[in-house]
Amino acid sequence: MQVRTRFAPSPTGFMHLGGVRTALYAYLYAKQNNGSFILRIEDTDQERFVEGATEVIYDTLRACGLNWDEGPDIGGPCGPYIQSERKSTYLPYAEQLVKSGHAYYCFCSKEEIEERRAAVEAAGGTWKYDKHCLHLSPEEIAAKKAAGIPWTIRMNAPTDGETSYSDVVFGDMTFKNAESMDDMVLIKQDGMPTYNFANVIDDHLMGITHVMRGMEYLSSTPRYNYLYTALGWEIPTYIHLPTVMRDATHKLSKRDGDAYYSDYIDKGFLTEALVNYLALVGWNPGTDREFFTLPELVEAFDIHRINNSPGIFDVNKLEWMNSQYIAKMDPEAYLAMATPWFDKVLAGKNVDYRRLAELMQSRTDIFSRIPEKIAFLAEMPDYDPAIFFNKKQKSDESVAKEVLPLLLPVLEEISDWTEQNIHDVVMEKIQQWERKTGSVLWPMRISISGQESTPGGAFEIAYLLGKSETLKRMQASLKKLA
RNA sequence: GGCCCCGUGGUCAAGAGGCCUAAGACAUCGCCCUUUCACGGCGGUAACUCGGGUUCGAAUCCCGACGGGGUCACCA
Repeated sequence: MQVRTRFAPSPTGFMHLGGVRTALYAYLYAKQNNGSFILRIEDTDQERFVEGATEVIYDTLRACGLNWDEGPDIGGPCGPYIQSERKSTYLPYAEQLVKSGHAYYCFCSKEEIEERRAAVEAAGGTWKYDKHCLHLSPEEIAAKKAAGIPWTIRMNAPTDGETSYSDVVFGDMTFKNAESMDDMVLIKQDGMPTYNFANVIDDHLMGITHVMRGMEYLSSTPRYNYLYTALGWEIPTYIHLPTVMRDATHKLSKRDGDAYYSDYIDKGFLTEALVNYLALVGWNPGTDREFFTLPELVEAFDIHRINNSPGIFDVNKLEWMNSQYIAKMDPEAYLAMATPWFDKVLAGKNVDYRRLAELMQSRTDIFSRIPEKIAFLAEMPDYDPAIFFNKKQKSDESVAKEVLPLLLPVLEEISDWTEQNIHDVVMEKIQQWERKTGSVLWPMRISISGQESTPGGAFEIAYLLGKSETLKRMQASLKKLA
C-alpha cells in the first residue's frame, strides 16, 4: 500500500511549533515508506482568513525541509488543495448522507438553538442538539428552502451502541456513541463544510492512509469513523500525537511568545536545531543518539516509538542543542549569520569581524545574545575596580596599579598591532619582570574590557579594540585606580 | 460536571515481570584544563505520584485514589 500522509493547517498567520512537529512526523513517515506527503490548506472558516497566512505555512515548511509532494502551489492529482476552492465537492456527499439517513437538513436558527440550550441547561441538563429537524418531510424541506430559510445539514448521530478504533500511539479506544457523538453540522449556512466534514471528505478523496494529528482529536474520532462508514469508505490509520507543552500545566502559547516557529528563528535559533529538537519531544530512537539531520530522521523515525504522554518543550535543552549546531557550523556561514548581530552594537566601529566570529562561535548559544556579549567592545562599561581582584590569578587593585604603568609603554612600542605581536611582546616582558602570567594578563584584560568575563583573553581583546582604543582605555583605568 | 488521555529525577527520556543496586542527555553542583569566559574532560546531587491487589518476584499487570491535560461550536 502506498503511504500518503498530509499536513492540513488552517491559515492563521503563524506556524505553531506543535504544528511543525505534526508536519515533521507526517513527512518522516511518508518519506521512510517512499510515500507521499501532502499539504492541504483548511480554510473553511471564511471569517478567519488572514492575508499572507498560507505563505507563512509554505515558508516555514520549506525552511524546515519538509517539502510536500502535492499541494496548493505545486498541484497534484487530487487538487485543488485549498478547501475553499473545493467548496462544491462537499455538498453532494452531504446529500448522499441525507438520502441514506445518516444526515438531515436543519432549519433551526442559531437563536432558536441558543434558547433551547439555555432552557436545558437551566434545568440542569447537558445540551446536545435535539434532532428537532430530523423528521421533516421532503415537502416541508422543499417549502422551507423555497421560503429562503437558511439551512444546514447535520449528521444523524447514533444514540446507542459504541465505537471502537485502534490508535497507533494510544492503543484501543472505545467510546459510547451517546456520550461522544452529537448531530454536528456538516454543511454550514454559508454553504461551506465544517472542518470535521471537509476533513473526512478530503482525507478520503486525497487517498490519505495515515492521519497524524494532535491528541485533542482522540475523542472526536468516533464521529469521523461514523462518517467514513456511512459513506462506505475505508477508515485511515490514526496516529494521535501527544501535546507539546510549555510547562506541566500550560501549552505553548501565543501570549508567552514561545509558540511559533518564527519566535525562535527571530531569537536566533537554527532551523536544523529546532527541527532536530522538536523531533525528540514525543519520540526517541531508542538509542542514546540525539543529533539527526532530516534524512537521518527519515531513516530512524518509528511511529511505534512515539510517546503517549505530553512533553514539555525545554528551551534550555534547545539552547544547548542550538549551541552544538552553531559550534559545528562552517566558519564562513557563522560569520555571515553573526554579522547582522555584530552590527547591532559595532556598526561603523572597524572591528575585525572575522576574528570576532572565530572567538564567538564557540560562545554562541543563540544569536540574539551576541550583542550583549560584545557590547563592551563598542563602549567601555563603567565598572567596579573591585573586579581587579582575582585570587587565583594573584591580582587585585594594587597589582593593577603596578602592572598597568609597566604595560603601557610596552604596548606603545608595538607598531604592528597584531594579536601575535601583542602576545609575543607582552609574554616576553612578563618573563623579564618575573611575574605570574595571570597577575599581568588579568589586570590588562579588566582594564580594557571592564568586565570579568569576555569572549577571548587579554590579547584577543586588545587586538579587537585596536591600539589607540586599548591604550586609551588602559590609561582611563589607571586614572580610575588612582 | 460527563467522557477520554496521561503520570520514571527540575526537563526530555530508556525501561514491555526477574538483566534495575533504574541508562543516557539538558539543567545544576564540584574538580581538571586555561591569561577570564566559553569549549572540552572527569565526578556528584537528583526519579518509578499514592494505596490496595495479582505473582516466588512489579517501574513494568489489575483496581482505586490523587494530580495534570484534552474534549463537549454553524473554530479549526
